[in-house]
Amino acid sequence: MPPGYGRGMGRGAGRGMGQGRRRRRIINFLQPCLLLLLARENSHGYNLLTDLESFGFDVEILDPSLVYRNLRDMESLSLVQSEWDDESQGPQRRMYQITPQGRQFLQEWIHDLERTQLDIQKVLTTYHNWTNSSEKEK
Amino acid sequence: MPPGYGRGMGRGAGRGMGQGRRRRRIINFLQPCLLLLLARENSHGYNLLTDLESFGFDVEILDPSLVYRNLRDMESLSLVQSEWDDESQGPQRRMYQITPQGRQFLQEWIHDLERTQLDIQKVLTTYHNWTNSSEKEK
DNA sequence: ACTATCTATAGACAAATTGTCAATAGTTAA
DNA sequence: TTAACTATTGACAATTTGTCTATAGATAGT
Repeated sequence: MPPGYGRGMGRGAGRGMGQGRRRRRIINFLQPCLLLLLARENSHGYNLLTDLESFGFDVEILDPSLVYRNLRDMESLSLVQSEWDDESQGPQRRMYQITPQGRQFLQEWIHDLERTQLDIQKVLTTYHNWTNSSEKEK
Repeated sequence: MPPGYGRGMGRGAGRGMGQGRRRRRIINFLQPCLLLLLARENSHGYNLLTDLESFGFDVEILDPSLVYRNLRDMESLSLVQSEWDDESQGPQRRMYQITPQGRQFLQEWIHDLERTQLDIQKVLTTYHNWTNSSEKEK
């Protein structure tokens, strides 16, 4: 997974990189991933946190508060619903459930991702055309 | 291109969407695209602005100040260099040129994009597996 | 001469997103 | 009772974006 840079590159950061700060992921992924996981089965934050590993998140690094925050934010958008789960031992869990709107939104997000893939593809092939192979000069 | 939402979806925005604001692009694309264009040939902001169309940007909507700002930011990171071009008529142009560091950075960015594509692919296939086809219940 | 339009760049500020840290709490095992 | 794991929340700083405004030379039209 991309995050975690700070390589060679003049330290004269303008915008876009306070010194020492990790470069952020190039793509906003958290919410669609959470929604996708919830589309499959109800779950709670702590559990989702670990499930995110399957989408390439480094759970060691990902701050749990990001997951919880995104869940709450999605709830305020009515993409998910939650309630306290009393039937479990340990500290109380807030169980999340995707809503119909959430499913619909997920679908739109999937379309976005498909479009995004095409856009990325365009850049990648352009790069390889201009860099590689035969011609060096126009 | 994705931006421009504001569809059906409870207006109770939590975080992530002030009412009325356009949803932003799901992916940060501007800088790599600019760098890629400059990897091919020197150019100036106004020209780059229109060239971005080939990567799917809607030039009608894209605010020029974003392009100029990103160029300046990349310059402060030494990814590009610039100087005023006197040999052109009309208002002065700042001609940009990619630096060796810029080329190296672009290469890393390309790797990022390739990884990102894989990540997106993972989500997309997961989505289609869980949604489509045969099994509905686990 | 005046005005609109196109080329060109820059600055400021508000809004949104992300990163980081600390606080709180129940449970279990040493 | 202390450490470690499960679980969630809140606050705040840093960063990134979006938007609007200002400035200015050149050109074409009236």
